[in-house]
Amino acid sequence: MLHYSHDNMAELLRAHDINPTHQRIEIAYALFSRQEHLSADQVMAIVNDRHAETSKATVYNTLNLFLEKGLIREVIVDPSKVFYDPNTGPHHHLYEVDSGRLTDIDAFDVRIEGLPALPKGVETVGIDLIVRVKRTA
Amino acid sequence: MLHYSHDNMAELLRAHDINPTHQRIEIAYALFSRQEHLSADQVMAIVNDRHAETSKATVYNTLNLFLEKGLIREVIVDPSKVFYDPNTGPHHHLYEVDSGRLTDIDAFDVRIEGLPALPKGVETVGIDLIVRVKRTA
DNA sequence: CTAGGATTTGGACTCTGTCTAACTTCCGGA
DNA sequence: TCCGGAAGTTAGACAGAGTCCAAATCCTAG
Ligand SMILES: [Mn+2]
Ligand SMILES: [Mn+2]
Ligand SMILES: [Zn+2]
Ligand SMILES: [Zn+2]
Repeated sequence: MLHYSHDNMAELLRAHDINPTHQRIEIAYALFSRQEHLSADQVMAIVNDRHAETSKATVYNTLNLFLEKGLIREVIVDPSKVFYDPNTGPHHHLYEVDSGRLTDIDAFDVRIEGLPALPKGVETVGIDLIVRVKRTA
Repeated sequence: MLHYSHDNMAELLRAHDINPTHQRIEIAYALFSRQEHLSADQVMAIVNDRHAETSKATVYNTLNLFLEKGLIREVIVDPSKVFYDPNTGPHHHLYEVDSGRLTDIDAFDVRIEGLPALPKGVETVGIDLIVRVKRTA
């Protein structure tokens, strides 16, 4: 997809079995047009930039709906807030602790080997690899 | 170390440049005698089990002090609370999302290869690998 | 003993996220 | 066109984790 419009956000939502309302389209557009990791707060600010039109409850409802439907993924690196990630493909994260900047690491070349067998009765939901870095002293 | 006493907690604290007060010893003992991942809340409950003697502010102050001094490490897997880990050696984590159970994976046999070079001007603080599992349906 | 720094404390406060009950929007059938 | 209900949105109350602060307490050097 080369360019993101409100119209193809509506298509994307429908493809994920989500009824495309005005608010949902705006929120999806905020995430997908930027291709960045955003907190709920940041989504709220972006969507209400020009004039308030989406409530906090709707932002959280919508992000959780997108998660359930597999449209986005959450990234847990900061103890104080969740980041939402429009990239659901396999990839890892680089987290700069000073600034809070979070960037993707392509999973293609990364190999994780030697993990022990899982305990009985469980299955893997996901493997998160986070490289924490700080600015050199 | 085969057995944990309040006395060798005091030694351990001194070795990490921490003045061993009564509260700090109790909190260290809660973590090290169990060798488990505990939230601040759980530490609070353990330490005040018999009779209240340590405030919430002190629990948080102390855990943060232990972190700074490298006596313990924090594990960020649950968006709603931090876990504190008395094991500072290199290891990874298995997180059972249904129950919140968090267990260690020895790092010895695990190899992570193919990570891209770090951006200029940053250095690695740590690499966290979290295997998220759920009970099989 | 005593002064002063270190530590602890209750409680107010902030922040992220959830919940609820009322309100609005949308849509299909009469 | 009109109606009724389902789906979605909303303000604001609420909950829980964690921080902050000024006052009280503890500890130790002198
Ligand atoms: Mn708009
Ligand atoms: Mn005690
Ligand atoms: Zn990402
Ligand atoms: Zn651990």
